[in-house]
Amino acid sequence: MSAAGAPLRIAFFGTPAPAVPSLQALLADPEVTVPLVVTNPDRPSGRGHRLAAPPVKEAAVAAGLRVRQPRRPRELLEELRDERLDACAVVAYGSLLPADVLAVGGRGFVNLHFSLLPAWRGAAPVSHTLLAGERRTGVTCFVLDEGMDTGAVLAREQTDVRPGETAGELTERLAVMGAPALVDAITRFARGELVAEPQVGEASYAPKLSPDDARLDWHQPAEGLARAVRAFNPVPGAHTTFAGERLKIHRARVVEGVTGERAPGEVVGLEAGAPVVVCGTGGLRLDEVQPAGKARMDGAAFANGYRPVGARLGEA
RNA sequence: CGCGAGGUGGAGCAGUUCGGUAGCUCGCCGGGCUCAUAACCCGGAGGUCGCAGGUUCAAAUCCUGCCCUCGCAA
Repeated sequence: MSAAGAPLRIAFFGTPAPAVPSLQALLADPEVTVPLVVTNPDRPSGRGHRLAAPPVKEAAVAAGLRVRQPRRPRELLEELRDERLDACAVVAYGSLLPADVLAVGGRGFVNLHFSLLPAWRGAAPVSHTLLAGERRTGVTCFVLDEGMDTGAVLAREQTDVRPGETAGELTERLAVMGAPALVDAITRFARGELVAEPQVGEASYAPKLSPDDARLDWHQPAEGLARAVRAFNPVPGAHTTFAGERLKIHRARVVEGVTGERAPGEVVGLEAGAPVVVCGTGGLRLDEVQPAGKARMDGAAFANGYRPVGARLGEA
């Protein structure tokens, strides 16, 4: 299946961990060579100003690849042109690529996106998929244009959302699932064997989520809150307050038999040792939580040490 | 030098302000009770109180240094 003699020259653009499987899949393909990896600059991160390298940089350095970390992609215009690329692969790069950059990527920039476009265009497709309670999702390979995830589609792959699956788990699954799909799509596209088709259907949007969005409103129905807990796991983490301190909720499930007459947010008792919270409708059992300054712990351990029964969450 | 919380039997916490007998809710082991239970009763094991040094008749508690974990912010 080796059409031309020389391998395809494909630059890789990506930054966080979910981009790594795609990079490695490209490297594993004997018909592809990756002369350049572009990733976001190291940034101060975590406690105390430590400079952290993006996961894609770590992987690229480990593979002995040339890495560029421009403040703005445009700074690489000349370099990209000089590489005489066949195509570029983009997975969660983290910065918008302007038209003049898109023009120097060979046949085009192929993006792997973690939703079934045109659903959930934007920065946080997986979290929005879970928040919306969708049962089917997948990945889409498409050719970047100047819009936000509006380009023509090369390939897509679908999967069911698993019961109880968190955003972190689903993201990793899509990253692994999408990697071979991307390699297949971009290599065929670069050879002119695959034609992109315009997106069809109604678009929806998945803007970046902030910690504020992850604060639980106990007046909401338990089902929605359970979805939110999954959608915000592991980051930024669904949270409420307990005794004036932040309480993150990593895992929770809807429980039956919790009826009205109680104030939303009140911890009415324990089930299997874990705290049960009254919601707008129904109840939520907190299976894994994390008080501010502490390591995460299961709900029963929290109940043992903190005695939350009778307290009202989300106040103060 | 970004702000902050914490390290106490296997888990989660209290005790530290004001030095003086290791406490609570669980778990574990053994026994009892019940048709039955993540129920109840009785008994038991398990801790150099993160590490090192200092003060003191006496340190989980006060002083100094170090190690580790985590929340916020970016």
